[in-house]
Amino acid sequence: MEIRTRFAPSPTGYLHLGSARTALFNWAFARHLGATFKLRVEDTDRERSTKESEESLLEGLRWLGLEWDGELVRQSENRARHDVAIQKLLDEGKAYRCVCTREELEARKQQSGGRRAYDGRCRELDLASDCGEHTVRLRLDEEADLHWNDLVFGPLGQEAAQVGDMILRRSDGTPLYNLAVVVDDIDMQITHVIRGADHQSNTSLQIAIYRALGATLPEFAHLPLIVGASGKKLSKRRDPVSIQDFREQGYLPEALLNWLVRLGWSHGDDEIFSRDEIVELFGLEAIGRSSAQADTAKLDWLNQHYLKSMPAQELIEALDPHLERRTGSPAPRTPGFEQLVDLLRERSTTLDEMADKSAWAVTDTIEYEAKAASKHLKPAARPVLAALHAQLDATSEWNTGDLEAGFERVQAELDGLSMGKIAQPTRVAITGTAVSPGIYETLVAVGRERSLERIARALEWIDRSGTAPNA
RNA sequence: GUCCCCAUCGUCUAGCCUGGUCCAGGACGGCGGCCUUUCAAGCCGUUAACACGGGUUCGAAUCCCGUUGGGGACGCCA
Repeated sequence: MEIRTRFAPSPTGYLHLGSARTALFNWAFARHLGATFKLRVEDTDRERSTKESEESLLEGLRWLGLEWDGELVRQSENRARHDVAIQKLLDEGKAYRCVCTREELEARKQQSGGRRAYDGRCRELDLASDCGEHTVRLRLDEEADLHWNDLVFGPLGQEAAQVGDMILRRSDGTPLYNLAVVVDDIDMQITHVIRGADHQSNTSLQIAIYRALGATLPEFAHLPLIVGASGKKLSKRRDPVSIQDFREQGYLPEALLNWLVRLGWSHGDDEIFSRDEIVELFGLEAIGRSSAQADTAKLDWLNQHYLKSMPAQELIEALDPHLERRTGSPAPRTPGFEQLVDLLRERSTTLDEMADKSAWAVTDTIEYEAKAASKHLKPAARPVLAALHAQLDATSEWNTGDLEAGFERVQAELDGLSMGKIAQPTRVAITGTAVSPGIYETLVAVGRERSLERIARALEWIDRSGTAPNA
């Protein structure tokens, strides 16, 4: 039989870390086997489902490169099939109508000490469709075998008595999740259901439905949950969970994928997995059984790793939106800027950070960082910058070699002043900050004219702000 | 409360099934050093774990039981 997996998110929010990993595992499992990976949006909760979140879900998946096969399926469109299934179960006596109200159910539950399984009051009443407002329940055989051999956890399952007769159809006539999922998975010929461990207890109920419908069981694989840095369940308040947010911060999809795939899965001592390697090596048997904390320190490291290995053109393109947000203009397509970006790769963990660090090369209006200016643009730096300006003004070539020679002449001129005393004030003059790539490269990145302008401007600034230079 | 699951360095994990090669390996992080005009990167070094208690065995991180801790599920939500 053709192997098929599916990712079945409900469109009630953004694509979330846990869902993204579930999607990734389904995708990787399918691609590894050359099998089919389907996407089904579980939009039957009309209250909470929105078109916008469906869109952002798809966008997140596409951005991560988790392409699904064939048309997207919306669960709401399968309503007729759900109704047919319920009717069939009713006709065959495998389901029955129940007129117990929520209030009655609640009251009886209290009395019996919180036991959740339905007590079966309407089970043998044989109610017809004219019985008034009613739900439809599955008639579960007490002897039914509700266990399965989980591909990750091994033997799992609950006793039928604990499960009880679950509701398949609400009193308003709409089908419930567990019924809809099973019917859809059967219709879509899903052979491997790979999902979060939070669905583990649903599995027994779903197995009961598969049996009642006379369908073959798929394989089940439950993935240990991802927990936040606090060790607790991922929370929107405490933890970064939205894939969209990671994207906006400038994380690369490759890094996110690599990070996510290692949360619960491993391949010996290997850490770096390209998309292709994930497909090549992924397998359910190497998934662990304990939950994993999402620690972004490792993501940062991975992101820089991918930043470093990205082709320059691609990187600059990816940088555009971040730079635009920061400075109002996209990355200049100049050799100087390209070189700068190359130097910045190893000093940035995200694209956003890279945009921040290269902004001085893009804008014409740099501002001095207060701390940097007060430390390096002191009156004592005036003669240094003045000498440097004179030296560089006389340099027609603007490359690192000639610039270095210029700096050395200034050094000689000023009695062997340490390089730091020259480079730091210059750095602040050029970038506004005390941190940047090598000073010659920095000067090259902004170019001759702008460099001289900025040094002159720093000189003015010192004159204006400092007390009279006393050197 | 009931049911279920899990348990190796701070974190992700290898090892566990098929006990000895493990005074437990890798990676991230941390710390220290080298390099150095700043910040990084790089390189070198270092830190730190088999939750606890009982078994079984010549021998247990590995098998069994219990305890503790953590997590999940208990909806006419998905």
